[in-house]
Amino acid sequence: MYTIKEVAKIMDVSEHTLRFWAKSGFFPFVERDSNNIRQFSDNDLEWVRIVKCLRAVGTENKAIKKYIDLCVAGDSTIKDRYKIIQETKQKALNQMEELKKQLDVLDFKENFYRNLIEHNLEDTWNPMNKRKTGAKTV
Amino acid sequence: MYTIKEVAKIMDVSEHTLRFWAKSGFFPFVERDSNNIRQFSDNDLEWVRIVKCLRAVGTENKAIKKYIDLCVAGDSTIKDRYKIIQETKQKALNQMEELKKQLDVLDFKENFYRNLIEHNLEDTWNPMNKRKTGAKTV
DNA sequence: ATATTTCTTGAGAGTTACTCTAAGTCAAGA
DNA sequence: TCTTGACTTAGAGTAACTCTCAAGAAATAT
Repeated sequence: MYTIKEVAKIMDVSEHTLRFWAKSGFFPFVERDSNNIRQFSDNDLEWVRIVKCLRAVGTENKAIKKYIDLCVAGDSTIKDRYKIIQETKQKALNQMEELKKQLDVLDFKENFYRNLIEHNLEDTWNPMNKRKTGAKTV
Repeated sequence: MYTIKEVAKIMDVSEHTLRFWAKSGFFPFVERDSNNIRQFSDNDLEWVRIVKCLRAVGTENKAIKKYIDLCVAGDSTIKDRYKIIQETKQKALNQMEELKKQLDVLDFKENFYRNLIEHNLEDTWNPMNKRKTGAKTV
């Protein structure tokens, strides 16, 4: 059994966020001790893992709650859950593609600036070489 | 020259977001026509592209504004901008790694559910096979 | 020539998902 | 006993949109 602080450290999620998620109904089986302190089991950690995963790929909390509810409902919802996981995977793959595109933009920018620095930097101090307003480089 | 609607379509960013970004000072060189309508130039589109890119990898708007201000300041800030682009690239690569990890979690889940569906689904309808409360699968 | 539709504008309210603060309970250690 | 520290809740604050609205101009329809 783990306190919320331990879970925060193990799963790398802030205590605040864990409480927020708990209040959102994402951990339906976490128990409390005699002092009302949350006691996370190893099984509960798996719930944290999957919530963290769904959040990381941009799933809305409303949708996460629906998935959690399906889990709670039991074996009859396995196919629904399977479908959600597949859709989520596809979303993650799309994000990967998008991230690659943005990395291309950044690579281009990096080369552009490196080139400027390596070949034209002395021009910077030349007052004859001022750019016209409105045409500045991003 | 493009209206905000055209830019929204070309760059795949909503008009609302473009106005929000404009108000945040991200497009310092966009001009207006006689009716106060924004006229984006091709050069302005490059500003939209880089802002979109920085946002996509999680750069805060405050930090984007700083980058924009460096651009406006001119050639003397090229080395600072180069450094920001490099840091941003590193951030994007880290996100790629994180996304890969979450994809592993999703792959595991997918296999887990597929296995259940392929081999144990008939158990679902067997009332003898109810899981104990608190041990449900996420 | 007038009516209607379509665009754009700014201001400002609403939303999501945290993130933080305040005020309080409780138990163990100096 | 006092204090420290972990925990609790409610609720305020924040970032970055996201949406609604009313007003004004221009294009199109009648």
